Amino acid sequence: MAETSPMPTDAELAILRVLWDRGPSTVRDVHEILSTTQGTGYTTILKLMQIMTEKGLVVRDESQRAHVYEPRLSEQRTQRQLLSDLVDRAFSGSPAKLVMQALSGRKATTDELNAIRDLLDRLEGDKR
Amino acid sequence: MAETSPMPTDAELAILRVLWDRGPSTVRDVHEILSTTQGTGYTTILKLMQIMTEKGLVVRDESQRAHVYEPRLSEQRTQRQLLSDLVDRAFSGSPAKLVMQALSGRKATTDELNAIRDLLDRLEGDKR
DNA sequence: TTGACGTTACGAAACCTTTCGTATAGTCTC
DNA sequence: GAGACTATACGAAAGGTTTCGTAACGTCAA
Repeated sequence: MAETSPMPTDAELAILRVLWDRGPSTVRDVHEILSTTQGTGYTTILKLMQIMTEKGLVVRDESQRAHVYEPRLSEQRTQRQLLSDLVDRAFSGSPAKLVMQALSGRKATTDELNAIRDLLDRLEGDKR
Repeated sequence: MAETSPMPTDAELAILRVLWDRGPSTVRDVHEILSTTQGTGYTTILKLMQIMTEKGLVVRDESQRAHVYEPRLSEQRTQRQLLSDLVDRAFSGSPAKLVMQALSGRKATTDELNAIRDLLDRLEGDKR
């Protein structure tokens, strides 16, 4: 049974993004990257990553002196979870409504629109 | 200058959904609807709606004894705000990525897929 | 006018997230 | 070993959300 993790908070998501980008990393690694954009201190990141370990959002390898962390769920899976949550909370459970809003809200390039169209074709193909 | 409201929290969003559905409502109205699905007490809803008034999420008409509340921003506009926020936090700022995930994540009906395709056509039309 | 009732107002508690200071411990070099 | 350096661990504070008990107030009926 694949257990489902709690929804990551904002700060946690920022850390997860680094882990997804870089692969397994130490607190130092993550802090170095995040400190360029945010002013958060080292121990703050550490504490967050400890909490994330408790929550099961990340998995920790303690075999080295500097523990190595990696995300427990893939970026895709987490994104879907977040979307599913938002769909329920703000779009009356209708993913289509969300998609329409997202498309009309911000500009996408022609390439992106085409990619979406391809995906639509594939989805419809499955249905037939 | 159109002022932008702070992001509604979960409990606030639940209240907003009722207001969007029903139109201007009293605390009693909202509470009656929400209490069927959630176990929240009357004064809890009241307090939240007072806070929402302070934040500018809703507008209050005090001319009646039972104040009448209505959302300050449209459902659409709020949804876009939430989406925009999620795109930044979890999709590296790419709405297209979000749309792709949303589409592959949950099933949509053929009708919905067609509606999305129409929208794509319209968007592309604007571009040309 | 008084009492009952429905309403808003206020304040505080419980909880969670985010932050960081300080303590503790492992490792490497001299 | 001693000392410097780099880690993790722990605890607590600040801030925000959510909850509700209780007080205060208006209104209507008798």
